Amino acid sequence: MPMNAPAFPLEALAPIDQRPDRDSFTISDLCAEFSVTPRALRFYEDEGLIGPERRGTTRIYSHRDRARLAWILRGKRVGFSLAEIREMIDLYDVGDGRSTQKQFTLERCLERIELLENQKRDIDAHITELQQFVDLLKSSD
Amino acid sequence: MPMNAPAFPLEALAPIDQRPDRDSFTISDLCAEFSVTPRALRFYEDEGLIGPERRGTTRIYSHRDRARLAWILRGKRVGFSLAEIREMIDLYDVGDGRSTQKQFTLERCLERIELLENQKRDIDAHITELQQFVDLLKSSD
DNA sequence: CCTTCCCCTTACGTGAACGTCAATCAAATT
DNA sequence: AATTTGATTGACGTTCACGTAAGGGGAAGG
Repeated sequence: MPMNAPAFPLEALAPIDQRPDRDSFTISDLCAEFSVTPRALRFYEDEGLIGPERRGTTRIYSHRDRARLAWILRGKRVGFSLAEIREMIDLYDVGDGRSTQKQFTLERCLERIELLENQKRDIDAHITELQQFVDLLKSSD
Repeated sequence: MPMNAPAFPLEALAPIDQRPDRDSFTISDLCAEFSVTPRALRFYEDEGLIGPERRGTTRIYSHRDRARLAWILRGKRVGFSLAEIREMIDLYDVGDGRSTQKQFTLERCLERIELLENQKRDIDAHITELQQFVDLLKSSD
């Protein structure tokens, strides 16, 4: 479980609003910013999704940890389980040069993309149906 | 819980591939078609999401039930809980003319639509990031 | 010094969404 | 007539994603 120095750091891919004003965050910082509980963050850590440093026993979250968290939460919002999210994160961390590994990673990524595009279609269908119903409600006045 | 004769029947809104060849379905028909277990369908019934007729004790699913099931499963795929899905289904069933009710329903629908569009944005972001990663993998050969 | 925060860990509890027997029944097949 | 097939209803088990005490450490303020 290579939690340190990912080959393709997430913040390079997920340039969510940078915050150069600070360069580390406490657990309650991130909890406030992303509206999650400390319990949740510690749970994600237990599950191997984040690995913040420690000053003594206290967790210190870097910008990369913050970007990783953003990724995790968005993954959740689009319906992935934590296990699936970890799997996807791990994909980013395998850039070790082994080309068979790379091939495997690539295929999994393409699978994911297709899955997400199916979801988009589902969502679009859902939206248009709701929209039609809304129109029907409005027209029946 | 008005399970019968919805004001705005779902099959009018969800014209999933019609099947005029049959006009009722058994539980295992639908299980096979939608890849769910009987247990799941009975659970949905316990939760008030579907209400098929009975021939004796055996469940008989109509086209409307089938369309309703398709709606439920798609709702699940886009991340809604069964409780939320039931809530949405109930919205379709309140076309009783009370205009305050209608107003409420309309607002909830618009909320749902916005929520779904946010999800679409999340998915798009997810896709572009994965795509960038894929490109990066491909280019590093 | 004592209290107030904020952090930590360990551990058990919980709600959602089913899975998994177990026992039963009715219709269809051999 | 006996068996197989597919349906039913409980009732209990399970996994996921945390919630909720319960107990404790360390630093800052009155």
